Amino acid sequence: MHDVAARAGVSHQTVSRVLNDFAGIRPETRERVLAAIRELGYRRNMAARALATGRSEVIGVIMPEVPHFGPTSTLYAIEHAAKKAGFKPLITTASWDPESMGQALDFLLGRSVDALVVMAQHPDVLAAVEATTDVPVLSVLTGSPRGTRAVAVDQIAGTRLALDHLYSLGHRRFQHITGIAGLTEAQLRRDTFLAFLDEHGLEHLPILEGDWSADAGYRAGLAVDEGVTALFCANDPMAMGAIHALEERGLRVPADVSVVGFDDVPEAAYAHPGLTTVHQDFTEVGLRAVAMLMDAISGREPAEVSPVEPWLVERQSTGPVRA
Amino acid sequence: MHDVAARAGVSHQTVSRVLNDFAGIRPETRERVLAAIRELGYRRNMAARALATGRSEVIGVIMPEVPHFGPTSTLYAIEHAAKKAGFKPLITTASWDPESMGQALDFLLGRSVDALVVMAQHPDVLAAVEATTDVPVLSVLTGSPRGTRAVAVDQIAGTRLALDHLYSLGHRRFQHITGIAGLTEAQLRRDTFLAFLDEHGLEHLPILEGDWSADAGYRAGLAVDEGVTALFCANDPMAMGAIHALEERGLRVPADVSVVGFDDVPEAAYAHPGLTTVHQDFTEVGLRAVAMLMDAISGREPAEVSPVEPWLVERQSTGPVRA
DNA sequence: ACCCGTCATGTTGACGGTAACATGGCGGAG
DNA sequence: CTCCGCCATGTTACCGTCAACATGACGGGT
Repeated sequence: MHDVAARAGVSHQTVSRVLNDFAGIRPETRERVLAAIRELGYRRNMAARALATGRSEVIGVIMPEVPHFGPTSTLYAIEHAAKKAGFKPLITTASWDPESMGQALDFLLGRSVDALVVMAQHPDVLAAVEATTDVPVLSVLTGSPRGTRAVAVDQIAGTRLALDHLYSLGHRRFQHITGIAGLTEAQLRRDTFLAFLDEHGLEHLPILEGDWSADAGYRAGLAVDEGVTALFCANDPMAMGAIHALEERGLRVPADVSVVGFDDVPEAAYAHPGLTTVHQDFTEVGLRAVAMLMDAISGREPAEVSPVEPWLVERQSTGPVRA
Repeated sequence: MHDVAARAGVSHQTVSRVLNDFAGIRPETRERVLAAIRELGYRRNMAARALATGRSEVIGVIMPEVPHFGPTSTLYAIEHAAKKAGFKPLITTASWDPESMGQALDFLLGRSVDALVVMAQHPDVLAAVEATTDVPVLSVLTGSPRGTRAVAVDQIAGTRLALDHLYSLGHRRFQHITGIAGLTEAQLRRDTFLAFLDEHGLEHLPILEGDWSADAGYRAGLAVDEGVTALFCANDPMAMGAIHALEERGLRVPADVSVVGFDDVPEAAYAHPGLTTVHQDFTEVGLRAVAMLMDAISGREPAEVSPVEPWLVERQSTGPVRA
């Protein structure tokens, strides 16, 4: 910056002012400075800037350690939305145990990130994070805002869309393949499933424990009970795995068993049969998340949070229960 | 840090030495400093550290703008490998036009990243990037090392695995659905496909242009020529879309048409029929990429590059050509 | 007893910006 | 004509850390 100033015949402070779009710079001076910057290929050092201002234009993102569709899509959505605001994500992964989370936090906060996005797959983490720092913290993918700053797709509504759809097709024997036990979204889908059964006085068959993977879905599909006609899977890959297993067992989808997934991954439309699923709009999640963070960073009170509404996509994997 | 020093009754420099694991600190002093750090919840400011040292322990990653399986998997692999070395990825997306790439570079280099990973989907970008900076630059997902620092799965070998497999099953009428035109990997798969046809004296049917998406695969599947028995798709989602389309047209897979994908996404095993595909080991790509960067950052001459070898996963979507 | 090297630690000055305050020139009002 | 105030720009200090050099205590060789 010193060199630029010398070349333009001004002080380094004037260069700084030009760079920061300060008012009250003579156009001619600004031109000279800009020319010098161009000629020298100067790029301002954000470390110094961050040191002086305490802001970094970086958003820390704590992701789960496994690249599933939801977190990944959300990350991309956040990246795109943040980019427009001049921010970039600094990514780190962490599981939800305190040590891993602590390391992630140390790293990100040490870099003076301006805000934090936590893909809070576990209910406890958010409070822990908020206690550690005073930068704005936003939780994403929790399934329910719960008072704190959060953006999420409404998991309860999504689950009910799936189950109501199956119920209205006449199904009465339901089974559920869960996501990873303990993760917020998996828990919400499971709880809602159980509540739904009770509300309609339906029989509780064993819960099939999954882990989001197509492999787990396949194994669970092999274990689906006789007589089940409606299978609600906590995500699409597990649904695909389960359908594969059911067909290996000679059960046809949807003639014998109707299957619903969750997420609406791009391949769902071309699964065989086309997968009925609950669409989650992660792009919208990313947009709202960044909007809230920008508000928080600039000290504005963030607008009211409302969960992102999912919708049901009906395809060929569900049909009326056999007469 | 000043406060820590005061509390421990030492100078700030001693604190710095403890933090940086300097030799020649009396154990008792070190203990006192560490205690003070703990009590004050002190965290060292990386902006200042970066300013003073010129290093940031951050690796800049330039990703393509669309979250496809390959780049995403590689990102996760890099994140995990880099974490072990104490580095984290700073992500930005860019298309391959010079302006977008320039902005991404300005951002990352301004943050004094210690190294750069470019998911160089286009052959020109790497040279452009390298000309801009003197931090180590590594290109990933190019398909071919081409002399510069690069880590990639061998696309030519992978494509040949797929085509040899089909050929050995007796297929002689091939068609290909491409990835996004111009991207390195798509181009390499396409070029290799065309070369393969020529080597075996096979007829050139129209190339079906895709864009990696299952949707494009579906549309291309509708356009597959009559009499084609072997369809090579540039990735798995397109293969799934294409199979869906073929079956809608009354063509059975693999009885009428054998289909091979590329990537081996987790769902491929549970597609219907199970998708024969070329497995790419992105974890290995990430590991090698980080290993090379760590070498380059610490000034060691990086070890010899060798492309990561893909392998063929045979499932049910391919079979012998009908008699 | 003296000198000198070594070890543990302290002191000072960058690193590259920004913020707050200081300065000088210029135009308009009295 | 003089004074004041504002506008454009310059000066100085500081952000938190590391690197280089400075210091002082201690101990061993002569």
